Amino acid sequence: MKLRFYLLDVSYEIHSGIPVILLWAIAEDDRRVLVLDRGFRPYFYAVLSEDAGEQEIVSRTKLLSRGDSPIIGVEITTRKYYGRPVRVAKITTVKPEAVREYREAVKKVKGVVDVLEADIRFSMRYILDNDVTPCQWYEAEVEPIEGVTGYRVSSVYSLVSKPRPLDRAIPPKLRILALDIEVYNPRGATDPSRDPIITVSLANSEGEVKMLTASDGPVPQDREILKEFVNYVLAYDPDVVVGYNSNRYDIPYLVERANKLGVVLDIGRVRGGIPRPSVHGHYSIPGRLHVDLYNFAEEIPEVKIKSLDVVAEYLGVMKRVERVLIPGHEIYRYWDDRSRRKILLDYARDDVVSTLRLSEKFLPFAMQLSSLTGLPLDQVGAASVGYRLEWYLMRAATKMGELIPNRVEREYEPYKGAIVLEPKKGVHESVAVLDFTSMYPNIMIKYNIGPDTFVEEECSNCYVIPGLGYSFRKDPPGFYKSVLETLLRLRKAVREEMKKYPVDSPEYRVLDERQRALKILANASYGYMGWVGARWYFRQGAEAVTALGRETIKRAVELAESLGLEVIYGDTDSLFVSNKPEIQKFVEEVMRFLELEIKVDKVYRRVFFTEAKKRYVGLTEDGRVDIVGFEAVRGDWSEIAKEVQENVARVVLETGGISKAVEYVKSVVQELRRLKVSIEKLVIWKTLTKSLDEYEVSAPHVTAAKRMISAGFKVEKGDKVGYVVTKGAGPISSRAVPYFMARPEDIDVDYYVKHQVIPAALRILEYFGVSEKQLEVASRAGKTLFDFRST
DNA sequence: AACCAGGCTTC
DNA sequence: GACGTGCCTGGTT
Repeated sequence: MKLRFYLLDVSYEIHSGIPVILLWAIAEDDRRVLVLDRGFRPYFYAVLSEDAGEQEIVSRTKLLSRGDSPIIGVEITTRKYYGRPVRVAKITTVKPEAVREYREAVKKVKGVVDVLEADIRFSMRYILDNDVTPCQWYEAEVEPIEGVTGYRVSSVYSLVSKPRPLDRAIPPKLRILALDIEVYNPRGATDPSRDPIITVSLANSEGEVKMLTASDGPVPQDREILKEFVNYVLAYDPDVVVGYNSNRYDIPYLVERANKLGVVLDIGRVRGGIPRPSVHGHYSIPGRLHVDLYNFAEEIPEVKIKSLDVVAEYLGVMKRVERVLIPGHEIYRYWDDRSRRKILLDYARDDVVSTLRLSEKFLPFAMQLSSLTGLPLDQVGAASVGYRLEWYLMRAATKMGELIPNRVEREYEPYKGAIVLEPKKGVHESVAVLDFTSMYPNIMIKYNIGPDTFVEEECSNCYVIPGLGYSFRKDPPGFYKSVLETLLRLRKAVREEMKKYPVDSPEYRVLDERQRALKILANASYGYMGWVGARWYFRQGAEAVTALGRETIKRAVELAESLGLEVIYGDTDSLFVSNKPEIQKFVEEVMRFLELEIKVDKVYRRVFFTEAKKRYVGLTEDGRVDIVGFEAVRGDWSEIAKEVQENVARVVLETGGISKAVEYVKSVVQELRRLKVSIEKLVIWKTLTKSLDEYEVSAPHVTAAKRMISAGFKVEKGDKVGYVVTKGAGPISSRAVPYFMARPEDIDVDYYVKHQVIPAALRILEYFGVSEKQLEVASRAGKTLFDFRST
């Protein structure tokens, strides 16, 4: 019979010594089904030397066969490796684990120069070879299998024909379950062997919210809610389980807590399927897709603090003022004080509802990324940008008959990057910002850059890279060029397709997420090539790309100037030029002479530069103030300093003068000296980029973090530490205190005046001749931030 | 003055 | 569970 299904995930099991591929899917009629493929076997390649005696290698390799996973095939064939044909032996066995052992033995066989593709997980091997990717519709010939137990699905089928992709964009309606736990934390950091769970909050995509709350006792009694949780999951049977930071917190905590209390956390679609640690720091739930939405929040640079409430507000999912917020370290108090328990539950409810709504924002993109890269939906978020692209490349290589290079440890070698032009300082009127579109991918295409096109000897039909002398042959197209052309062509096609649908239609949304995913993959290609951990690492290639980028910008500057356009600034692939009619001609000439596309991205009514690179403020045509690079947009400056700088920038851009700005800064300094500024505006946030004991210097945020630890809080690598500077003698680090542990009267106001507010303001005002003294002198009293804003 | 650390930039 | 380099700044040593 024919089955049409939407593929959710691919996994494998060993049944009576034989590997079976499990295709977890939703059938067209909405049943959750499992399709088994018993015909797939693990294999790897041995690359043969040119003079190898092929038949001898076959027989020697066969002799290595042993045990319950014999070598069942040694096939001599031809593949391409970095574009060149090579003879290989494809060695097939039975059990995926056996590949590792045979790999070592085969390496030693005479005539074998290399062993390839022996480090690819079996389920991914299936995805690569059969060109099936999760999050797509397929059609296949199947046969129902009766009497299969152990799987929580409507039907189990056996695959008869290879799945064929269907041209359907819209996924079926997934059952999504959001989960969030609150833990009793009187000692700050929580420990599953000690601290009970207060509530497991659940919200599903059918609109149901369920709060499983511990029963009363000296501490919360949570054994029953763990059982209820298991029952709930099994009854609702979600396809996707989402959480926020659930890879690092909720899921492992539930698992360990259940372990401790003797509850079996059997929540998978496989009977006995307990969540377990998987790749990329991800926790997997067998047969379901566990997606940690925090991974996607991490990719929003505009949001500095990635707490759930802030991210939910940023994405318009839940306003912070309309929800209950509790400081994390006080949760246990809301349990201890019975009258406040309801507040805690409301807080937990708001969290889990936000999480569910966030999934609506993130999952459509994640699904497109999954279907393009082949990484299952539950792993694609946890995988870094480099791995995502690498999976796409591995799929492309397999389709092209190209062997996948091994992951090897290499020494890091730095190389020169992009060029940043010296800005012309001062205020400029009417400036256009032009960007080369996808500059690096297009350079890689134009010059056919890659490891397989690199030519070391004398070469007549090559591109020679200025300044480096590297040569890349013009044809045939290399691996990167072919892949990038496909990516860009696909993206163009998707964008064309989008035009057929109304902007608010589901089709439009799906296609829009798809073109975004394609763009992200294309843009990652240069950085990937220069990454030492990449399978297709090629330093000379990355070096050539940046060299050509610098050359391109320089030539564009010459073109602009020859047309009478003043170039004010430029960085990597952008140019700031006077906004004049000649721009049209400039764009055409860049296209004609440089064969790359450049476009006007935006126009500033006014833009202001100091002598610093990578820093400017601009007034857009619709009256917004763009701040780039300055303290105002950085996460490691206090709110008060950022606010002052932003307002100063606005006044300077809007009025062209500074007198009002100076008055305003003075007023803020006075407010500060009188301690009329709330402590929240004084917090300085910094990230711990390594674990505390690895620091060799006593930076302020490090000492603040140590103070948190002694107070019983958990602070780890990657956490953001918020501190304030308090009064006293000695270096700042000795006076940095976690913001929630400081009293207002302890604040070192002078520090905030001299090292935050005034430097931030001067960064802009200094150019106009304002000095520190002018801002410090006490002026007429009473002018506040509020007064300023209302004028 | 040299260093370490962190953050933003190109997108 | 590492995509790149360039630039700027503060704080410590």
